[in-house]
Amino acid sequence: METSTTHHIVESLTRAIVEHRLLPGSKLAEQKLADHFGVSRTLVRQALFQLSQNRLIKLEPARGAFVAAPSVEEAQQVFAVRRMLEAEMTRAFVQQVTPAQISALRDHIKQEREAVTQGDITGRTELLGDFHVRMAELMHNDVLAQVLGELISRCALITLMYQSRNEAEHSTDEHVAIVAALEVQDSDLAVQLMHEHLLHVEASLTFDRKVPTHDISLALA
Amino acid sequence: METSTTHHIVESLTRAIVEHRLLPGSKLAEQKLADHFGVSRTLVRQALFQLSQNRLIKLEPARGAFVAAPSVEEAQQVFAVRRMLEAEMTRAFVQQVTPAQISALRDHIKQEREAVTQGDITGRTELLGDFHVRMAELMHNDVLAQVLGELISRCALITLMYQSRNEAEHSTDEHVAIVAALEVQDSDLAVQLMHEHLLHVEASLTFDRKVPTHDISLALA
DNA sequence: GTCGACTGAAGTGTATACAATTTTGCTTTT
DNA sequence: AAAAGCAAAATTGTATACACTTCAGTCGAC
Repeated sequence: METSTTHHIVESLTRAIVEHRLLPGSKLAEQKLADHFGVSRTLVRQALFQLSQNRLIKLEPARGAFVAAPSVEEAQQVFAVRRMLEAEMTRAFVQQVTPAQISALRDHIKQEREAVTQGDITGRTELLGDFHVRMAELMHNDVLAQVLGELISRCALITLMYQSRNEAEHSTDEHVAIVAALEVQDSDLAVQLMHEHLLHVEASLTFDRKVPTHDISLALA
Repeated sequence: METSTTHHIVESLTRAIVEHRLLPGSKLAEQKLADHFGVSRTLVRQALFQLSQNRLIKLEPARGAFVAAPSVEEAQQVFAVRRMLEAEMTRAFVQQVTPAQISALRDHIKQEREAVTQGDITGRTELLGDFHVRMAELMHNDVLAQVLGELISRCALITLMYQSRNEAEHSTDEHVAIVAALEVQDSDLAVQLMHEHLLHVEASLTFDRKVPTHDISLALA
């Protein structure tokens, strides 16, 4: 099972959704997608089911697939979970930190900065999230990395929608501060910085909330 | 999309796997399952894909579906994540605890005791896990409840395989102690008890292997 | 006797056909 | 003119057909 063709469809649709070429609420008709990708509905349905597991689309019985419109409440719950999980992750990280890990994180931050300065919005959002996944990976806990990855991608839509360039730069600065605290093994400080960092990210999302006007956007598209 | 027939197949297979009527490594042939449930391979494939997302089975390209055999390392990683997450969940719980929540948890513990005394192995394992999910639900954080539920079901196979009645009783006792600490809003104590509880559960899992069965009809009958 | 290639059976991967449901637009009624 | 009802079209849900891969057993070479 599990072919590379379906994976390609999933990737393609994911990009389209995350880059807002497909707006929340848009209908994803199976036959149209099948025609577009040159495959049968079978593979499209597999891909749609996978996307629904990733919360990028919502499947309504007998009605079809629609691009998800994650609520602000859901995003807040996701951030509450992330604060719980990542505070403790940070504490555990300090327990077993190595110079190699620190430099790996610094390398990652360098990439973040490049994406921010180049105005690569999708890339920077992905990298800003990956910093946290990278920490989990460096701890050699694949399960943690995966859970965290799911949480982050779960609100990727909202994050992308509402994160400005200033906020992205701010996030990178906070990553730098966290790594510095990790390096000197000040676990209390690192945990506190991580906690505040996540609060900042969340705050930046909820404040400039936009009203969902996708019906109009759809009509114009 | 998403019919109730598929859901039924998923439920049925989940029970069979979790109750070890289907042992890790067993092959799940699509046509045999389709015959057994009286449906086409289409629905069976949907169900298998869903089960693979739940990590209960593993899909190997062009080879088929096999009951998952979670590794010891994976189980340990899952427990490491649970300790991180649930320690902080417990702390947050104390912040907003109400008498109604306490009595809801005590109701749940009563059910646990019944399952343990009645020797309902599957029921007790499910209830012991649900205690933790129940806490998340009572905090009105659906995301937390779902993430926790996934983590718990992820190692349900291992937990079920190796948890004795004594250990089940011990777990219930620890749940009682945790609720008591929650009630008096002693967050440090509650967090510590939760942390130790999870360490105990993990420690009680003795990791050995059994031989798989290959008779699907028998296992599902 | 063992190893390897071949052949048929079995099983998975994809496409298509058909059934059931929803949507749409027109007609009819008030 | 607005609302309700109905029928056709479009779309989803399920089954089946067919292609391709893997597996099992046999036969032949060494």
